[in-house]
Amino acid sequence: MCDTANAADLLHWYDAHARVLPWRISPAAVNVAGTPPDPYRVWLSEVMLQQTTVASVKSYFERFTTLWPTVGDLAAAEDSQVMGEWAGLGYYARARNLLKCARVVAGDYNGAFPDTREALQNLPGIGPYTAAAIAAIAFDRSEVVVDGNVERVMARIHDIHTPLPAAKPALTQAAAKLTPKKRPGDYAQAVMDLGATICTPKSPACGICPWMKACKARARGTASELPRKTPKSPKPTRLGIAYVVLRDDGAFLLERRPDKGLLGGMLGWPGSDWSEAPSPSPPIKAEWTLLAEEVRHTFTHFHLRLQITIALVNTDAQPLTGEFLPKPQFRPSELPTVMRKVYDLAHGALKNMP
DNA sequence: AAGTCGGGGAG
DNA sequence: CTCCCAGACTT
Repeated sequence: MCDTANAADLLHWYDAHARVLPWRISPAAVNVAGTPPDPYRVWLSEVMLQQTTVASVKSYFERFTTLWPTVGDLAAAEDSQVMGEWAGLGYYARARNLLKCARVVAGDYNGAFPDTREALQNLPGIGPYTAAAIAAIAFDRSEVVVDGNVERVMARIHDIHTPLPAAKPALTQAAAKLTPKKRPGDYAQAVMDLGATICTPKSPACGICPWMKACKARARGTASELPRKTPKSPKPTRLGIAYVVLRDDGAFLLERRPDKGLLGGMLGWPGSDWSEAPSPSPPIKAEWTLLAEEVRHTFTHFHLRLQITIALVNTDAQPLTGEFLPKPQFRPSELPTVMRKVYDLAHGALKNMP
């Protein structure tokens, strides 16, 4: 190991310790060393992994690639099915952009992803990180891949105390100096793996780090403090009401949320606007029962406390908003998590009604 | 540059 | 409880 950080030392560590992840190589090429990864699978995994842990992504990736083995299959899918399969993974704009991107690639690129960082970054949902990652991993291009892990590793190696996001240019420059011409994809994944398993946010395992001797923060004892970040403002608590209506034929009253904004494009229960004080406005004429227990859920920038009211109606009832989804077409797993929490509470109460 | 946008696991 | 995560997009 050298006194200055270099790609060779890290790749040596990676070759011995790399976690085997489902998207590192296509199934048909398992055990065939050197086979380049399928760009579709690299793209899909990278989008799913945006701000999301490997553990959370795994089952979604398997499900998506089983349902839609190629980008053409995904492009031809129904929007509602894709949104339903994405439910629970969060950041639903990713799913909408996933479909947009698949349809551009299938339509404008004849089903073949472009192979340069610049062209990739012009596709929906592909930003600086994802474009560089796909170019490096799927197309063997020496692009500078910078995610949260890389930022942390670079900040520590160079003991950079400038808080993010102001430090981003310096961290990117540091990452660029280390990016190799050979095996750029493996190198990118190696730095991220290092950040995920050794150079962790809290109590990093510096003693077994392949870049230990080169790390300035370790020498100065500042590793666990880096990278610094500008403090975030506290989350306010918002209030709301949700209406769960069960028709006597088993259908639930649901509504598709608008594409833009919170939980955009997802199914949900009718209810008050959470940005305002919760004024009751039931979506249908019925006798309502207010549940004693409320749903609590935390989003990125606010806490939510949701009152639940439930009602049973007959098939003559006409909703003011939303549509009744027939029993066989309703799967709670297609709801975003806060809406599924509402269902879980309401379902238990509805079972005890007449 | 700052705000919006999910959800789960670690500490 | 807070912080983080293989960030992108909008304003």
